[in-house]
Amino acid sequence: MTDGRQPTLEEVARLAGVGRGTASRVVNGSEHVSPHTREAVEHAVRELGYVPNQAARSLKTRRTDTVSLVIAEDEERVFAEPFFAGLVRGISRAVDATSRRLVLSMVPDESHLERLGQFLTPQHVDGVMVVSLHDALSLPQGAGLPIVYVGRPRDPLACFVDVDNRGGARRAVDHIVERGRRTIACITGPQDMASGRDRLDGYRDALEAAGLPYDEDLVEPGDFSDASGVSGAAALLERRPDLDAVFAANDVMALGALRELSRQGLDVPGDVALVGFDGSAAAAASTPALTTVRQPLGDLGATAVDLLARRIEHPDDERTSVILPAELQLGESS
Amino acid sequence: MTDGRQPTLEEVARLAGVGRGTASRVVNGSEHVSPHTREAVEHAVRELGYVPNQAARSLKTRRTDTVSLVIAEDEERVFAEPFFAGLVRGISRAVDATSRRLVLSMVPDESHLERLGQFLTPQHVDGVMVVSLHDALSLPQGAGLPIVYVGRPRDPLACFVDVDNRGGARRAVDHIVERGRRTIACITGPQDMASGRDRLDGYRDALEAAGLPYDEDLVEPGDFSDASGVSGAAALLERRPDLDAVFAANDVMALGALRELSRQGLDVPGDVALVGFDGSAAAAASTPALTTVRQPLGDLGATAVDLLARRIEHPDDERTSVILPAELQLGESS
DNA sequence: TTGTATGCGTTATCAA
DNA sequence: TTGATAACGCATACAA
Repeated sequence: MTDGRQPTLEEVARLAGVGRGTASRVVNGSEHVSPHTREAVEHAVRELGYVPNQAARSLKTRRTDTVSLVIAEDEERVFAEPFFAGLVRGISRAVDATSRRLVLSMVPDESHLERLGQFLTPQHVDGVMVVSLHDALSLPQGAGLPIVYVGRPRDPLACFVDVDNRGGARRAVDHIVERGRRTIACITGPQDMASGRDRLDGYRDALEAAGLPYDEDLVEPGDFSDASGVSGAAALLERRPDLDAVFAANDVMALGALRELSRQGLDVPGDVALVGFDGSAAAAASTPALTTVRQPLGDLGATAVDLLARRIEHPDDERTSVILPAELQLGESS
Repeated sequence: MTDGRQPTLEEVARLAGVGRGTASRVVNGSEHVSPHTREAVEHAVRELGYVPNQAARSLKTRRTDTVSLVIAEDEERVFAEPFFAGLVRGISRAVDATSRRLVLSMVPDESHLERLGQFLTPQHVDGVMVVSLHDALSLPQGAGLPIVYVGRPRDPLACFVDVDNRGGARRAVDHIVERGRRTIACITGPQDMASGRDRLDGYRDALEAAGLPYDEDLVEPGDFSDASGVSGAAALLERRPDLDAVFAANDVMALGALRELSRQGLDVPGDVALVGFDGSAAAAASTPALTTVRQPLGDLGATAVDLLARRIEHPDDERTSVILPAELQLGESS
């Protein structure tokens, strides 16, 4: 059947009895071709099992039909945390729906940066999506490559898509206030992440709107880990045994806090109302009781891909960023 | 600094005062070039920030310097199960250490097969690693593309790397026998996976070697899920309340069985010895008490990459497959 | 609507 | 050891 080598457009054209150019036009879906010759070429394509040579195409068009997803994180975390899993899934699906390919790069540390810099050039990819949650790591300038950040980046002018962390946190705490709570504690996320900062800001917004004072004794720094949820809850109870609600900046910490609260004999949400942030982690741990702020990870991915496609096709348009709403998802006993 | 377009080899050559050919030789590390001109070219490369154009290179050399990892599984599972996470990590690291790039494709169902078939051609990749644990899904023939399976494939002639499931299971049950147990039950894996079948075979091997009878009442079919571990343990205890050991074909089921055994008031390993298979899942659940057969996921990935590299560079060599040993990892109370 | 010719950036062949 | 030159397979401007 196949004689070893891949068929070329030349051979397709010859079999169809047309010129190379015409065959190319058919393959690329050009309008200016008669139905009859189109049919002939399409037949030849099927006959030979022709697949366009991407290298040759790229060389000519200066497009690669490839986009890159760079995650500034260790593979371990990427696979362990539901946030990344959901995000990669959403982006993967969205790219699949286009004619482009996706290549995924994880950058655990600086040592991988040089290789990546070589790859992040217009010769290799048409655009880049960057997930860099921590402030620390900065990617090599993509040499004029269209770039979309997932999660709010340091550069305020950059194009990005993010979840409304601040608004989501605000709504979470609003909800607690509506339930009549007045002594509302917070276990924060790491302050070197925008998501950590924004969620704390949302907490403050809600307090201010409710006319409640911001009390430092009610705020305990966390780092999104289970352990910091446990110790955070313990520290808060130590300082303020009178607290009647806790807002944890993510679900992992919320679940940790939940265990500690229970251990101390407190009923949730009877004695202490508890709200987390994420959705996916709560689902993974199947704790339907937890009220949480749900991040639309699928939309996040789809929007990132869409934004990037726009910037690739119209590089000179003004850069619009998108902030997706984060909905409150009530637990069973709320 | 950069004037928009990427520098070409032509420009490097001009700046270095040599011909294109010579510049190419330097970039590709050819021997036949004087130290002096090499220095000059290398300087020019740095000066201009030259990066070889992969498309042009591929077009000429008919190599892509890219290998593909195809996982015949849903993204959800790939990210959820520690087995895949560990495997992808191992392969990713191993490929990183080479000059090749890795592109990852997940194939949840047949509908993605056509796109994949277009991609799995010599024009796009130099070779393919396939993880297809279930017997069902079959990939399009890679058209003479070097291919290495991770996990034993149906085709006995194919090149593959696998963990010694049979031997590992054998050692697990040997261990139980050595501890003096005689009524050893088994919760199997799905029988449409080689790993499920092989581990059951290993169980039988050990029984036979110990002169113990194979008793169908002591064998309960499972599907690697937590639920089947729970129900499997329940069913076994119902039929054979006298059992004194359980070998579960993976850790997820072992943990499920552990819960059920405890629920029924049985002490593990006092009343019932319990051994699982996997390692990574046990670590994730942090149940150090569980004895388990550990799969060397890092080695598995590294070996797959190595095997594939060999087949790419020497396509005519005989195809060697590798079976990696699976070590028994004793729990704390064994 | 169609065929022909050119060049994308690179490596490999051949002379020098 | 080096420089010139010819493909690699394709898209496209131009001619017909």
